[in-house]
Amino acid sequence: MRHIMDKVRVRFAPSPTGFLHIGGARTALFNWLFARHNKGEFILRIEDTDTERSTDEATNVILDGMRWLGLDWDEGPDKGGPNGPYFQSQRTPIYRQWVQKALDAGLAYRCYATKEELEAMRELKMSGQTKTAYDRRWRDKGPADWPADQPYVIRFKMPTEGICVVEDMIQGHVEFPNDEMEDIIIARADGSPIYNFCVVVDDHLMGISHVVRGVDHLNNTALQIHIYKAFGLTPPRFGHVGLIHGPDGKKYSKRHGAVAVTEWRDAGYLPQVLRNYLVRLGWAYGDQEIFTLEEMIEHFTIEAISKSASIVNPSKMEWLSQQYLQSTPPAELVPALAAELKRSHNLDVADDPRLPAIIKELNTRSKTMLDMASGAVFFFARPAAYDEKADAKFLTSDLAEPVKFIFDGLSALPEWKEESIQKVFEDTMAKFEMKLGKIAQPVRIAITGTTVSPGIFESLVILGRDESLVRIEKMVKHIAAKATEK
RNA sequence: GGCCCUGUCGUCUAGCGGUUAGGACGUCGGCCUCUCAAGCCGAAGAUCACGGGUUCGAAUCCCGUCAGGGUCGCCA
Repeated sequence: MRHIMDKVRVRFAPSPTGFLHIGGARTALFNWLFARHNKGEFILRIEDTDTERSTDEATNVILDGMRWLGLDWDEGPDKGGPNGPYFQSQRTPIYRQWVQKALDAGLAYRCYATKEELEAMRELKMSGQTKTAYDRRWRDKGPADWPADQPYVIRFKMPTEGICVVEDMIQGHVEFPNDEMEDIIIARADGSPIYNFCVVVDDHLMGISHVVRGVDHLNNTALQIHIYKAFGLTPPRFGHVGLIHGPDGKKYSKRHGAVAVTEWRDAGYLPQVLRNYLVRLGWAYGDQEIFTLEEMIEHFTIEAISKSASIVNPSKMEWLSQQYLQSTPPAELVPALAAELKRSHNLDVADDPRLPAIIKELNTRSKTMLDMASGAVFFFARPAAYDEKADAKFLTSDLAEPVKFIFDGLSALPEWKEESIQKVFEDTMAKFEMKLGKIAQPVRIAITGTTVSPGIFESLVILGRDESLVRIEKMVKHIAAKATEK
């Protein structure tokens, strides 16, 4: 029997306590892909019930990161929707209502245990003497037992025997013994609700059909399933994705490299690159490495996500990035290059018509937009100085005449074209019996200041006649000065 | 410590009872070459964590061991 409730509705529910982590981004991507693949809906919900740690700034960073990656949400912040609000901090009345509901139905109870008592019980559990960290001492107490004017929290009554089975879409069949289940706190002493409870209420109210999240939540699942059942609700389907680790096998963190998606962006990676890298981390479609967005959506399935943790491999990321730079039509890369030139070199060249040609020369020589920008700088700015090592190694005094000869030949050129420029070099090679390598290097240093650049003819063409000649003339003088010094 | 998860080349992975265990990144070698790249060709690299089973046959199924990870908050 099919009805509207069969619709796939998934969510990404970050807590705004920091940046958008690479693991979170992947979880968001998986959810988004799952929604798009199934023509379902993707909801973004901000889990900011921890008012101490949540900030608006972090929320904005997360939202920006999502937008940058192209993960648009059907309901959520900014956009709104029929199941809002989408900030948990704005849903407190709803949670309070449900807490009351639980209390009234006898599913939850007041607990007056003190911090010290809790601490002692927790130690008992850690030392293996008890199965739960709270001994349920207030579970069967009533109003007559409640101390006056004492703070209390609300705990949820969990089952004490039997097992809880989770048929996980990724992890498979998982069983949890119920006698290990904690009577978790669902509302703090100040009445504010807590995560495990809010999630259930929200996922239910928002009609979430599938919950895809990191395995670090697997243990919570049993607890949440019980809350659903206690309220007589049907839990969604769950899928727990393996975590992302650093090279040392520990949960991926700052010391392993770039964690925040903004760091990857600032390192010059295109959003489609990060998206492609992330989708292949823990997921595969045969041997395919590169996917268009459409292909990802078409082929993505939760079942194909691997259970194990995966480690980020920066060099593969670089390779992927270069693949994208190479295969993207140069014209499409113009805005990104211009932006990067502005950002990292303070160059305002967005309107320069040579940009596509420059990109064409640089796209096989760049791993990131950052690389491409630094490779492009010499087209817009004269080298401040010649690289010292290059100067010593290549700018030898025997080059004085050949370089002058090239300068004269280029100056006399009627047309500034690749073929005619090449002809000048060939004439020079013949006249002085030198190989192109010997003769090209000083010219390269003249126009770039370094020994690395795109092909010398292409570079000269793009640089333009006047600027090229100015730079080469300077080199003529530089080498001549060296010759007289001797 | 309890509970839970994971375990195929260094890394990402394909594989789903019968394969010379495939691909990708990286590494190494060669070709090309005006520098740097790119590209092309080739190589090394996995006793499928280990030990038992089941089976004619196991990376694939079962059990155990070990190793790694996650989780045990009035955080999410």
